[in-house]
Parts: sequence; structure tokens; C-alpha cells
Amino acid sequence: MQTSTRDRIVVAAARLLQRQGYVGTGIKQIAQEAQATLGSVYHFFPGGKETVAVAAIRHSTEEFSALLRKALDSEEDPAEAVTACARQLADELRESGWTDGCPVTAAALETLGTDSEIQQACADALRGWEQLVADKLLRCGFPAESARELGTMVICALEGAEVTAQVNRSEEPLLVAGRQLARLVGSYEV
Amino acid sequence: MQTSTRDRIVVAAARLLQRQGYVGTGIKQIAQEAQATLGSVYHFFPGGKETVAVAAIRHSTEEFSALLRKALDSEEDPAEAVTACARQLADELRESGWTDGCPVTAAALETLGTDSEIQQACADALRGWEQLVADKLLRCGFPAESARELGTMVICALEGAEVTAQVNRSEEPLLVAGRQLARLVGSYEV
DNA sequence: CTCTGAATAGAGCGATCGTTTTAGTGAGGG
DNA sequence: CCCTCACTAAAACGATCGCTCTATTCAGAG
Repeated sequence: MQTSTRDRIVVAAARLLQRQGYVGTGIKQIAQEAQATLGSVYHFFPGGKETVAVAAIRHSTEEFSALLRKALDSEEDPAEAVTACARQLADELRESGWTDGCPVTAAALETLGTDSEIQQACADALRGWEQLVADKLLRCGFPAESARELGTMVICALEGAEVTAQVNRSEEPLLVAGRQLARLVGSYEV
Repeated sequence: MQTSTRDRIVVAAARLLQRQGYVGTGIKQIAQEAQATLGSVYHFFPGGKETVAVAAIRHSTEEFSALLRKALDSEEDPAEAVTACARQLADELRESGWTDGCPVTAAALETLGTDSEIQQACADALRGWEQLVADKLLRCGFPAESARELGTMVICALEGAEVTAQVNRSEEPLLVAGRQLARLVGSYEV
């Protein structure tokens, strides 16, 4: 077998969670999409749906981190690097027909009051992405406090812009966010 | 009767949608929360769940618009006005126990690929809020193009910051966004 | 009074939910 | 050879989903 059944389940669950959220995605649908049977899903994830979701979110988190790292490294100047991130998100979103947004937001919002592990996994994801941006700024000579605040701001703005872009079926919000974030980052440069 | 049954249904649906999203909220739950019966819900909303949701989202949209208008008018200086918005959101979010976030985001994300009226209602909401911010900036003498872009950016950043704040159960993302948005707005002033 | 129609009340429909259970398959070690 | 055990397969469970249906209540028009 090319890819293991377990991996196929995680990848399928990740994509479905990204598109339909946690409540909107059924275990049976995950099994079908992964070309696995229900028995296999519960064999690899005895904890049930929530366990599958946590694994899927962690997978998506790592995948998005790689994408973010690549976009940040594609430009020397930090302001241009941030714009490149927005540009990259806009491209992928448009190509997916506006369906593949942030891989964790939908699941996070649905499980907020339920103190499941999902919320923690999403919090870890956001924190990690903020750190990636902050690290880039640190490498560019930004003071620690500014880098940290800007890291948070960049991820928040991209998050919101991606949602807005999806709802409006337009990449403009992401492009605007990219421009304004670049201006903001530039306002710090000495 | 103090409030009409129809209004109680809309208000209850609005709150539930805000907290659990569209898929996670059941018609029977809405009826129960509204102190109405299933028959009443389908009497006032023959279109079913989606019709209720659209009415609820429109209600939430107007409610949030009023809140935004008030926060924007509370400060003369546009940068401080934007910060006041973030501050206001942070206060309400903390007081609700991190459950009452943006009233449309969750529902919007869950119904993206389903071409329902819900998506359009959410798009209208976001557009209206952006316009409120843009209007404030126009009144402060900003050029039309800058006001429009900043309006989009402010709403996107607040949107993302609110989600991040909810997931992390901390108001810090909203406070950071408020500060950075103020800096961004300030960078335009002549 | 009767009649009417809006509004309320809740039983019940088929479908699907997450999960459990039981049976079957097949490669590897004794 | 048989036995083991990780894995696959699918039937079935109770609960809940959105929705339809019928019955009932009740205020106002004639």
C-alpha cells in the first residue's frame, strides 16, 4: 500500500474539517473520503471523532507552518515577506474555489464552549504561527517586544482577511491586509 | 405578552448561532431556548432552519453595527476610536466567558460551499461594518481610497483577533490588534 | 352565539449521527 | 500445519437531526 490507512484518515479528516468544520464533518464521511472503513477509523483512533480531529488539526498545523515558513523566507525584507504570505493565501484560496481557508478556525469556533482537546490544538497552532512571523522579524533586527506584537497582529489580520475573502469570494481582503500589514511593519523600520 | 414569539425565536437563534455555529445549533434547541414550540418556529419560518438562521444573522448584524457605531463615536481621534472598538470587544468577550464572539463568523465558515442565503447575509454584515469604519475615517478627513482600505483592514484584524482571543481565552490578541491598528491609522494622518 | 384563521402544542416521520459489536481476512512465528 | 493478532468489514444500537402532520387553543369578525 502506498500510504498507510492511518495517514489517509488523518489527511482526509484534515481537509474535511477545513471545509465543513467539526460538527459538519461525520466520522462515516471521513472514512469514505479516506477510502477506509468505519472499523479502521475506530481501530486507529479508539478515542473516536475528537481524537481523529485533534490528529487532523495537528497535521494541518504542521502543513500550514511549512507554507508560512516558505513564504516568509521568499523575501528578505520583512514587510515584503508579510505581503508574500497574504499573496500566497489569496492564490491558494482562489484556486480552491474559496473553500480551503484556515485549517483550524472553523473547528475552533465550534468547540469553544466544550473544553475539548480541539481548542487546545487550535491555540497551539495559532501560537506557533505567530512565533514563525515573530522569528522572521527578530532575524531582521526587530526588538523582541515589537516582533512579538507584530507576530500576533499579522496572524490575526491574515486569519480575519481569509475568512472575509472566503465569504465574499474575492481575494481583495487578503491583498488589502497584505498591503496594510506591510505598511505597519515598515513603520517600525529604523 | 411582552416580546413577540417571533422576536424571541430570532434572538435565541442569534445567540445560539454565535456560540455553536449553524450546524451545531438545532431547531428544537432554538425553540426551547426561545420558550416556543417547534410548531411556532415553523409557523413563523416556513422556510425552516436556514430561514431562521438568516433572520438571526441579520438581527445580530444590526446589533453589532450599533455597538460599532457607538465605539467609533466615543472618540474623536480615528486611531483612538479604532482602539476603543477593540477594547469594547475584549470587554464583552471576557465577560461572556469567551463564548460570545463574532455573531456571523462561525455560521459563515460552516456554510461556505453550500450556496445558502446565509453566506450572503454574512457578506453583507462584513461589508456594512467595513463601511462604518470607513465612514468614520472619511469624516476625519481621510482620502476615500485610504478610508476604504483601512475599513477592510480594521474589520479583518478585529475579526481575526476576536477568534484568537476566544481560542486562547485571553483578551491580549484584541488589545494588541487595537494598538497596532491605531498605529496603522496614525501613520496616515497628515 | 358561530365561524375563521392565526398561533400553539406535540407526536411521529425517515434519515443520519457517533459508537459498539461481531465476524472475517490475511500475513508471520511456532 | 495452526495460531495469533493487527486490520478490515459491515450490521446494528440508541439518540438526535430537520421537518411534517394533526389537533387544539383562542381572539376577533359577522
